[in-house]
Order: sequence, then structure tokens, then C-alpha cells
Amino acid sequence: MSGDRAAAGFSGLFADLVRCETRLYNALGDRLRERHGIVTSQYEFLSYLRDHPGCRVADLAAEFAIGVGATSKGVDRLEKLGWAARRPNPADRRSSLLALTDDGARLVAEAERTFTDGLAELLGGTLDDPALTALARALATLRTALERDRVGTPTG
Amino acid sequence: MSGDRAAAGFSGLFADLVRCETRLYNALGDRLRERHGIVTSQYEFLSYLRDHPGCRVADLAAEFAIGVGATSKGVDRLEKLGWAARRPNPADRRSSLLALTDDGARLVAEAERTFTDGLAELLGGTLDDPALTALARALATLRTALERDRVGTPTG
DNA sequence: GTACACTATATGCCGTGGAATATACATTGA
DNA sequence: TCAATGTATATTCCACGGCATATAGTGTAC
Repeated sequence: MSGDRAAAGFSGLFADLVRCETRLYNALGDRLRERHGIVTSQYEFLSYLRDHPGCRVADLAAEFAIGVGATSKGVDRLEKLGWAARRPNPADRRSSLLALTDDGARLVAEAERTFTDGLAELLGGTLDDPALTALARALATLRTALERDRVGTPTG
Repeated sequence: MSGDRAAAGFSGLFADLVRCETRLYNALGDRLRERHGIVTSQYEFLSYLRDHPGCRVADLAAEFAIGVGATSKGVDRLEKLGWAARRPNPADRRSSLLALTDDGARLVAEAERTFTDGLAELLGGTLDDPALTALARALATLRTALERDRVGTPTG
């Protein structure tokens, strides 16, 4: 009985999680597309490359829990658009070292403002500080556990 | 300064939100596919149809914040697989009334167990009760606000 | 009742991700 | 050294969603 109630609560929590993610992702993507010509997933790639210069395709894939094939194609597009570059990896010729180009660095610096401003507008108005703190803590804890256990890591 | 810190916190919160959603969605999809031959999005469609018999395509699209075109195609697939049916809407011949078939009802009843069990396993082990309650409350509040303001509702 | 604007859904084209496979390279062990 | 195995990435095929458009039906003003 208490187990059933808990399970039902989990389902509602999951539905709310997915719905919040979808709507925030869409709304931020709209702003990023309009002002910078990129979408949320590209912003996330570019941010990661800025913060982890010299990373490999597999690092990006692990970070975002998506397949390496999709990641490789995503990097192809950023490269074609002139925002990222693959440099040979002297330690392992199977992989490349990824980094932003100067254009990519400029772009992500500009896009970061619309991203953080948009997020502040979307989140700050609706949740008070204690709720935000509790939400942030819970999600950070959950994410750490899911990554530790490799939960939902794609095949390849 | 405090605004910048808050904005940076929002970014981390968003990243954690998306990563948790991705991994949970993937992990539940793996189990659902293995045991019932469906994925998470189909489970969510079927659950909604079970709880809202006689709904229309637009109701599904609004619930999940996806386009009506994609929704129509999703219903096509469920119909082709024999799990959902479109019945003529006597009040408006442009739309159909959607409902589960008997097979669809059986399927969602079975899948619900693996879904809720999986979720309990993935969430219950890592977050204690107060954290879960706070998470659920914050997400419910946020979702309500986002839906009220039509944030991130797709074009069509 | 009829033209006009509006709404609900379906369809086509395109871009993107997943999964499987191919290819190149690295590592291990004899 | 060389064969065998493992690893990193690229590529291919397929399914799905977004967006624009087409189609059919509804409602309203006159």
C-alpha cells in the first residue's frame, strides 16, 4: 500500500521531470536559434568544448549520455560551421582532440548570456530560493548516482 | 555578483535536469523494450490514453509539448500495432476520439509494473524521502507554471 | 446560405539520433 | 615481430520529430 503510493508518486515525478525538461529545452532553443542560430544541444556541445579543450568524442558522448555515432556527427556539423576543430591526437591516432575555434569561442560567450538570462527568467520567477536549492541538490545527487552506476548509458 | 552566481547555479541545475532525464528515459526504455517491445514514449502515450479515453490528438500533443504532426504519426503507429484506435468524433468530424484497444489496455497494465518498479529502483535507492518530496514538489510547481505560460510549446 | 476566417488533423521533406557495422589504430602476449 | 584482441571513431541504415503545407470541417458575419 505504502509501496504503491510511493510508486505512483515516482511516476508523477518522472512525468513532471520529463515535461519540465522538454519545455525548458524547447524554450531555450527558441531563444538561442533566434539570436544566435544554434539550438540547445549545440550550445551544450560548445560549452563543454570550451570547458574541456582537448577532449575526445567519447568524452562528449559520456557527458551527454548519447551514442558516439551521434556525437561524431554532431562534431562534424560544428566543424563544418567553423565553430569547432579536430586536431590530431599525438598520443593516440585513432582519436582527435577537440577544441573551439575563435569563432566558436565568441559564439558561446555571446550565447551564454541569452542562455543564462533565459533560464533565470524561466526558473527564477516560479520557484523561490529554498525550492530552487532543494531542486538543485536533489538533481545533483541523482545525477551523480546515475552516472556512477552507468544508468541509461547508450550502447555505442 | 549574486546574480551571476545565481545564473551559474541555474545552468548547473539545467544540466543536471537534462542529464537525469536522459539517463532515466534511456534506462526505462531499455527495460520496457526488453520486456514489452515498447519504448518510454510509447508507454507514456498508452498511459495517457488509458487515463483519458476519448481524448484527441491535440490533447496528447499539449500534454507532451510535442507537435501535432509528430503526435498524429505516433498514434498511427500505435494503431497499426493494434494498441490504440481512432473512433469518429460525433461532435466534430475533423478530429477522432482516441482510446486503447483491449490489447493496448493489457499491454499498459503489464508495462506499468516494470515502469514503476524500475523507477522505484532507480530513484528510491539514491534519494531519501525528504529529498524526493522536495524534488517532486519543485518539479510539480515548475511544470504547472511552464504549462500555464505555454513555455516551450512547439509550433504545430 | 455563402464567403471567409479559423481549427484539427494528416502528410511530405528534412535533420537528427540509435544501433549495427566498418576501419584504423593500439595493446597484449607469445 | 606478429597474431589476436580490444578500442576510438566514422559511416550506414532506419525510425522519429519539427516544421511547413495540404485537406477537410467548423463557425461567423453579413
